[in-house]
Amino acid sequence: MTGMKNGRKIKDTLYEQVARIGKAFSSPKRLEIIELLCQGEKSVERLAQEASISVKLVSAHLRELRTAHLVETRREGKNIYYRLADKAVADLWVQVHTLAENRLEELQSALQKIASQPDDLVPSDREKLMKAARKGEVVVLDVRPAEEYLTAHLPFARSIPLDELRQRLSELPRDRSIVAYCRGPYCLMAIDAVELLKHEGYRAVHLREGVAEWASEER
Amino acid sequence: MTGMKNGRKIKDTLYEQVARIGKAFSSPKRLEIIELLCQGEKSVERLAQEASISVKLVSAHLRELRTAHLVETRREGKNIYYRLADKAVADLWVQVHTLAENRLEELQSALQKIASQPDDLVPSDREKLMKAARKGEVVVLDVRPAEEYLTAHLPFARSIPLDELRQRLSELPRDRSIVAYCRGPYCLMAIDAVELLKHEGYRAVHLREGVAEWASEER
DNA sequence: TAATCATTCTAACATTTATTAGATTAATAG
DNA sequence: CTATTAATCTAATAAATGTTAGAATGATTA
Repeated sequence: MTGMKNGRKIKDTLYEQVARIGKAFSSPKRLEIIELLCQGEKSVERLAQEASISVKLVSAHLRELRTAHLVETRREGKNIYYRLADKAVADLWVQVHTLAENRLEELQSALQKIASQPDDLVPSDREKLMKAARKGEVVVLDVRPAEEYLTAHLPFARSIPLDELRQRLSELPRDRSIVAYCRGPYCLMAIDAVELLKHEGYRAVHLREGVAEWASEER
Repeated sequence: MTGMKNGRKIKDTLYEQVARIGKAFSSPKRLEIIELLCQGEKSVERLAQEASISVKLVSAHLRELRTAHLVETRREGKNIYYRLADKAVADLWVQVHTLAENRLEELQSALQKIASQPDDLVPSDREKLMKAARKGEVVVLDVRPAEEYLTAHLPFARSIPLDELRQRLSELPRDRSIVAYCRGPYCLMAIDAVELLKHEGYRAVHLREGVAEWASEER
């Protein structure tokens, strides 16, 4: 029994606990780290490079994520590899950034600036895209680093990391559309890839969604 | 085009924007306010009473929620009524607290303490419960204040606010199970109701889920 | 028109959090 | 066994946030 009409102390502890999860999602750099971990496990140093911050600062943020039990670690030699503790963490990241995109005009306009062309595929094209990819009418191109592709990728996707794209252009067909994607809507690799491809005379469009967004819609 | 290989400035603005939503979910009291608003619109004073904090403090928290565009307001006479700006806010609240329950042992054990009886219905019983409710084999009882019931309630639910339960016991059958629910797993009203009902010789169990949890699972 | 009520706004202080630097640990390589 | 590397831990400071108090706003009531 609660013993009181409203159990203030109990409630306070309950909400405090939930707030630990919210706090983990309340810092821009932690969100960026979470998004990186959505692409697969990564060492601390790697996370620091990708997020453009010091190893010490990444480490501090990772501690926050660890104490919230959102990430787990594995040691291999000198390196410690971090990964998400639960698929639900990736789902929550997707839901948080989706809500942000729906509610915050500032975010909408910032996103429009980076990909202002009307050629972005929207989620509704999802089934159409898969159909076309299955038939080989379009090439779905994953431009993330190879390990991330190996961890998980979209159905029918082919991997050419952005770094290697210029040298490997010949692998791509000129007569079909190329749909490039990367880590998600806040990753700019696919945008750069499309720019390069178009400049070289390919037909290319950019898919906002990454693997996490794709998976979280599979319900 | 991004003009640089990684577009640090752009990325920083994007993640900062998303973090505004995370920040809104990072304070225990704001979470409690969000949960209250999941039950329907409420005045500032009402929120202060329910969350056991001063009007000034509620007002400060509401400002945070307002600047994150998660709530909207309506003025009626002297009062200002707050409501969630989007159903997706309630869904996010459910997903955050669900993740917290799955990941944080401290939260699990705190929850077990308040409802340690093995009679809690789990989400898997959902269809079973609806079937029984449809047939009238069980009574689904909403013990929240009447306005909250009017805003939204579970299918087949009957409303008897906890305050009035003792006087209105005769409205309930003694030969059938009573399934009491309230605002959700952090609200203690249903637990108190079950305690009272059992003490008075009724067959009663407690349903952890509230309207928001119920609705968010409807996918 | 003055008084009242509900709420917000501003300013101030206390507490938390982000960030950086220096010392420490744990594993490997020489 | 020492040096090196990857990462953490501790401590310190700067920045942000929570919280409270007092003044201000906007609508209603007397």
